[in-house]
Amino acid sequence: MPEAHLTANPELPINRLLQIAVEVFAEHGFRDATVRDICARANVNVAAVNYYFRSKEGLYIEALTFAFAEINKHHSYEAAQDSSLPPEQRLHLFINYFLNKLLDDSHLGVQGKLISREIAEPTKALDIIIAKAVIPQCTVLEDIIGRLLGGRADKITLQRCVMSILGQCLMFKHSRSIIDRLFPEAIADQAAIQASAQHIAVFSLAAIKQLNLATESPL
Amino acid sequence: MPEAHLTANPELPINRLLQIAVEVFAEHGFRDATVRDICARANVNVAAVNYYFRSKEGLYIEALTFAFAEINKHHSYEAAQDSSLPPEQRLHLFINYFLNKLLDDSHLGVQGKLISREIAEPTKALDIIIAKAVIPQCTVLEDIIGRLLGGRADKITLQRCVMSILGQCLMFKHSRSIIDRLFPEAIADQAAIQASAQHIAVFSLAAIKQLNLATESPL
DNA sequence: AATCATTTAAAACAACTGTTTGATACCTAC
DNA sequence: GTAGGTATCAAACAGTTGTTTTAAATGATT
Repeated sequence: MPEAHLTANPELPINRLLQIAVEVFAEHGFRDATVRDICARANVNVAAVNYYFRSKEGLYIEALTFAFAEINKHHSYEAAQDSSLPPEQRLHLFINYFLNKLLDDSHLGVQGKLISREIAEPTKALDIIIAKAVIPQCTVLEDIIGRLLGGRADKITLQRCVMSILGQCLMFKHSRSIIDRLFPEAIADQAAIQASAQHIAVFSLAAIKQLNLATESPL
Repeated sequence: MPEAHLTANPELPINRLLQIAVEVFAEHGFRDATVRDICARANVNVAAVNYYFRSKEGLYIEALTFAFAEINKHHSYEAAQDSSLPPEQRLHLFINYFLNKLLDDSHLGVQGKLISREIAEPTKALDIIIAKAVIPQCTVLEDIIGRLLGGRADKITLQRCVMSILGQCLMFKHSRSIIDRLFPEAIADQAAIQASAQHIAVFSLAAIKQLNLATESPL
């Protein structure tokens, strides 16, 4: 398995394979995707998969990490990490970033789809994802909420709020099929997505503020 | 495909097949599940699947609707529909019902897993699910939120709140693999699940009340 | 008891899967 | 130019899949 030029010429068979593999695995899942299909679309001989990646699973893992590299190129939550900003604004920034990333079908949709597929039906590669992408984002969100609560909340409450916010966003990814059929207006265009992000932020901010009152007043 | 005795003797091969099929499809998904595996576990000849259900897909659809019948036998949201109760209490009841249904691994876990698998990766059978289970539940939740908002909210806001609440609950199902690794305490036992449901209800109620204020005061 | 449709059984079929093989083309370095 | 490693290819391999076939067993009806 030659290690060579992963970032080099994108026309090389090995790079075409990676790119197409992301698409096909995202579309069909690991099992339903066939190496013959991937190779055909990439204009590469079937043997190339085993030559370059040792096996179908090897290709899958490489495609997964490649998808991460690509997705982080285009969306970043750097602004949400700026601790000099008020936490309310940071929350808006974070939700906006996260929802847009989840729903961006244009050039990152396939990568996102591949990743959330892995979450819904984990293979051995899941731990890589959690360490590389999930934990850092959770940490940022936890920091924001912690500041909103003024450091008054215990760890478990903090985590529950993180889950509440992530859950509202992930709904748009994992239950996309239902959204498409019941609430298509919520993601009809970029403005609608913006409005949905706005709703989640307002909804969550209101809830957190209320928790804040509840924990400080009764004492 | 003989129509006979679906509800009759559970020892008949056709009923054993249905029951086992739910388990196996839930465990492996439609594609990864093999009819040979299902038949072996059900102590039935391989040909039985095609004899009774015409095809593997036929068995899948029957298993899916069978799973619904089973799951609705054990959990009901009747109490949450009682419009004589205060909507706050109804919201608690609904979330409690919904989250418990999603997380109940004991006797309904397989059915729930099969259903959420279908949502994450829809086959042609999805529309059956949406009509039979999703829409009725959304309607109830929408009614509760409508009352909480005192009929002041427009349709789209109502739907967004529905999604916010469902999202928080579904997180525990669709991102279960992540919860298991990052927030295992949140679903450690029955008491923890209860507490998680409590959090979602309080969190959402606070947010809705706040929306309520926001829409009535500025005018 | 004989006839009939229904059900179960074992075996084979045909298609598709990931993978390997062995031969051929390519291209660099001497 | 040629030797030697790298890359590509068509073809075949070995295993699994859903499905079909053919035949035997079953059980009710006449």
